[in-house]
Amino acid sequence: MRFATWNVNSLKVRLPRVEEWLAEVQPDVLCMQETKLADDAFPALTFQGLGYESVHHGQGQWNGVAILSKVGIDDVVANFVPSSGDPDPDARIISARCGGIGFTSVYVPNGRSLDNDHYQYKLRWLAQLRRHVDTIAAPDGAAVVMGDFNIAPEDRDVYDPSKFVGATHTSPAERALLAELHDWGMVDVFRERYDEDRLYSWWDYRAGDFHQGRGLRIDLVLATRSVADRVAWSVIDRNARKGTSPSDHAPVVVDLAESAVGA
DNA sequence: ATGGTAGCGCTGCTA
Repeated sequence: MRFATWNVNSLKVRLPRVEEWLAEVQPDVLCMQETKLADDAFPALTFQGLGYESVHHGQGQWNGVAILSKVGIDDVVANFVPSSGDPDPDARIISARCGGIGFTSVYVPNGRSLDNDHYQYKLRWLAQLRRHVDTIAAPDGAAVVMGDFNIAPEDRDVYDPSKFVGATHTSPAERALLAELHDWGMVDVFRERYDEDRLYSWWDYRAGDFHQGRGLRIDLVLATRSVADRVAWSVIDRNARKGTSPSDHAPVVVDLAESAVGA
């Protein structure tokens, strides 16, 4: 099985590139973020024509998350599960079971700045994400939580950590909340496979940051141990950040080896 | 140099 996550930064603008990318990479499951579409504007029929079932949780203008699947979609949960707390007023999370694995597509709040109310919302959101995951998955089960976390887990995931002192994306509080997901049983499957720095998934559109190599690794694939143990290959597809009208994020792709019988 | 670009939608916010 091949699965991927991609913050497309407006599916309305990016649909041609997403279609082209799906044809080339052919993932079985794709989690998208920042579709910036209302549900009734989501191009489900276009994806159906490419062989994908889809579910979308959107609000229009901002946010919006989706899951595409060639291996079935059921047990869909849009927004946080009720038992985790109050529903999120933003469309930032959707979960579904595809091909025997529970997938969650997340668009974690940016935070804006450490003194902004939106940063407190980000911290509360991450705490609720853990409760959500604990409700719909188990550490010894098969689950994947992937998307735009807006957190660089370590300084090696940042092109110049000194520029992020006192800023969001690297603060101890948000990193600690990410670590709680790891403590629960979620493995950063890309980092488990590659130890190098300079492996980024997002680059600011401004100032030629992509071409200057000034990026962050904030698009993460977290998986339970049983899934992580099946990872055969993974890549951040930098080619998707090139060319005409790219998203500011690159997709992260993961291949699983065929599981043993009964696994 | 405290800059720069992109998307949404029409003024300035969000990232």
